[in-house]
Amino acid sequence: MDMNDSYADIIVDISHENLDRTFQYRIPSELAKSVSVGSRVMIPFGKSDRQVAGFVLGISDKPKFDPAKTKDIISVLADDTLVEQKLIILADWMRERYGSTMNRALSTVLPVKKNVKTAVKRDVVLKLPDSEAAEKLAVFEQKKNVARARLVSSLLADHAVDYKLVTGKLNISPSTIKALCEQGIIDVRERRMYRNTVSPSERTAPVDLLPDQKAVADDFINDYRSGIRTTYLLHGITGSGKTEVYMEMIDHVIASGRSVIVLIPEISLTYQTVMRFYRRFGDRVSTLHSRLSDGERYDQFERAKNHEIDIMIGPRSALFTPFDDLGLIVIDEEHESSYKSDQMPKYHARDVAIKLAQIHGASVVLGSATPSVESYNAARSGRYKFYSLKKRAKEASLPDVCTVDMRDELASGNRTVFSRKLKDAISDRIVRGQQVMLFLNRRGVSSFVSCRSCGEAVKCPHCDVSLSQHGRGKLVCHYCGYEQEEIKVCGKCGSRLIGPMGGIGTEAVQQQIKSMFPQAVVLRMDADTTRKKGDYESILSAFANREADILVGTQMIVKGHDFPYVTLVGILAADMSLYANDYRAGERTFQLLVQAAGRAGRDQMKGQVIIQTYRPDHYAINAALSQDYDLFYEEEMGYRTLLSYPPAGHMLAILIESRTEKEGAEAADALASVISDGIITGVAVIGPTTATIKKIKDVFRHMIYVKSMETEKLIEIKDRAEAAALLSSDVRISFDLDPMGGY
DNA sequence: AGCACGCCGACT
DNA sequence: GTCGGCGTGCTC
Repeated sequence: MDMNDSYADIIVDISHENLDRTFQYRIPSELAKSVSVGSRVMIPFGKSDRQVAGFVLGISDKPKFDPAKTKDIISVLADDTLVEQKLIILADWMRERYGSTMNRALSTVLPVKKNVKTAVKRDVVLKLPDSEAAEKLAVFEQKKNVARARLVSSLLADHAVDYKLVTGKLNISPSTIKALCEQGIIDVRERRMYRNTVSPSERTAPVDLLPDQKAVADDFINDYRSGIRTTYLLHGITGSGKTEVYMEMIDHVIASGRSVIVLIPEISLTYQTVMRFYRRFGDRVSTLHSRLSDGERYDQFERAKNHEIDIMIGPRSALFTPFDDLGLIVIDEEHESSYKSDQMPKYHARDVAIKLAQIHGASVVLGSATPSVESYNAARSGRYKFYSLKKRAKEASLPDVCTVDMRDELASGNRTVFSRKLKDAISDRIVRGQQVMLFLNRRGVSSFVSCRSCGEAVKCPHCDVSLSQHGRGKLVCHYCGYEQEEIKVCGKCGSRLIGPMGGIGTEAVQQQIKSMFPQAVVLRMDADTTRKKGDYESILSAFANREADILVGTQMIVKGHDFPYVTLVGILAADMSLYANDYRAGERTFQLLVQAAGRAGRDQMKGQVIIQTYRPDHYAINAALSQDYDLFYEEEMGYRTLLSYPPAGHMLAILIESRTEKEGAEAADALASVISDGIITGVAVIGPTTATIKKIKDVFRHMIYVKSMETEKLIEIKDRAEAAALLSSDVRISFDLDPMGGY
């Protein structure tokens, strides 16, 4: 307790709301040298001084707590803290910006921590045969041991129950579990899973860049060499060879002795993409993907930490690769919505990458054929440096794009989903032995089933959405996976006039194509046909090998492979995504159409794109027709400016979830008044309202939207809401800054 | 998360 | 009375 004592603010490595704060510990003088921000340490915790791991988040020489009660740090676990320190700074920034607990932010950023504890899934299982367990149950019931009886009876019904479920939903305290364990009635078991990574192959020399590709790479390299670190936006049309440019930049950065992270959307993280990098950079490259087990992921991170690799390729989570000398972060297809996390903290990889680069003194290169409005705006305003590639690399010309007004088709008696023009074009390609891609943004057979007498649609019992009809009349909920058999009679009015309505899905398109062109081989790719692991790859490679003439699919067919024999792309209902009620609907539609069009005629043969729509005059469709990004941007930015949507202004979406509708509504009201109370100027609160989808998986959803020109003010609002939260244990709130989709 | 403490019902 | 299970609160 002398004046020279120093103290560490430590967050305990136990993921629990009540423990989401720092505890102050004394640093014993013999550890003074090895304890720093980012250190992992062992500390005595709780009344029994059990030893737990913790992270040092801060160091000071002033006690904030009664020094007499302050305990000492026991030991330092690892002293490789340089990387962790940077990542902790990043986690703290994420917590502040996106709103989440520090524990959660830390575990998204430091997966090491996840490995230590939460990686293992625990199950509670019955150790005795059913008959004996039933006897025990009878004894407990007779003795009125309600908790024990509750646990044993649910174990008799369901042999293995998740540990979290036992302590949560069944409300069994750990002491009860422990007691039953000691009596040999139950057991706590741990689960695990494993999987493999790709192995490297022989290397190839870099290809020569085309003049405009080279100009971009050279300019970047020049900047880098003269110490300029900034964010770049590379706008390159499909087929302009962006990847070659990235590789040239990467080559220079790793030659200068620093590391590189390359982010790509999970969906385009195919074997082919990864192999291109392996062939160029050999075994100095590693990849991450969602199928990797925690152990394997940890190994890849260890390799990065030990400087065994220079380049990490992966989806948004690859951002947290523990390189301590990052020089460059590349984000390919930067407009992709998969860069936004849908879990707390709901961070955007683009923003986090820029922050991380700032911490490291690194640069960021964003690349896309259809940049996000945000990034393009930043480039226009000079915050990002702008590059553009306007030519296709392989001498391929741009496809012919046209629209077909489906209202005219209807007027002239064509009730199918195929316009006459598209139908003719398809049969032409089949005759010539060329391939066709048909794109429709809807799974299933029809969108929903409704009653023609009373108008009632058949809904999911767990979610506030209509069920979609799939093959043989089966009704499926696309939110929770609920399935039920076909309905013959309306549940509300009893009418038999009930049937499919409102357009068709991919499955129905496939059937109709088959009956229209019996000689054609038709493949379908959507969430239903890509359930298993290799499905996605095998469908795409079958199509690439010309084993089929036509590929019907949802937006997942738009990315990934090159199909040199595809000369026709048909977009069946271009405007469907325009009806989504969020402010990005126009942007998404434009991006989708341009990306889809980019699939046509990637080699020598001229491509054709037919866009079917009911709104040929809509600016997003018009701009896609002329493949004119600037035209789209001007219109879109005008609309966003008018309504102060991002990037013209900023927006915070607050989601309030509760199992009971009333509690959720009350919490939302209370929260709205807390936020509006003594309102900060320049902030507009909208709501509360029920979310567009009022209920998902039996959880009710309410929304509050807050708009402001300044992000800082929204963060202030978020802090207030956080402080006021936890009105009822059943109510959960989450924040989303500048949301990507609707709620 | 996991431990101790204190309350409350059941039984010698 | 006391014994033991169960929920609650706290952890530097």
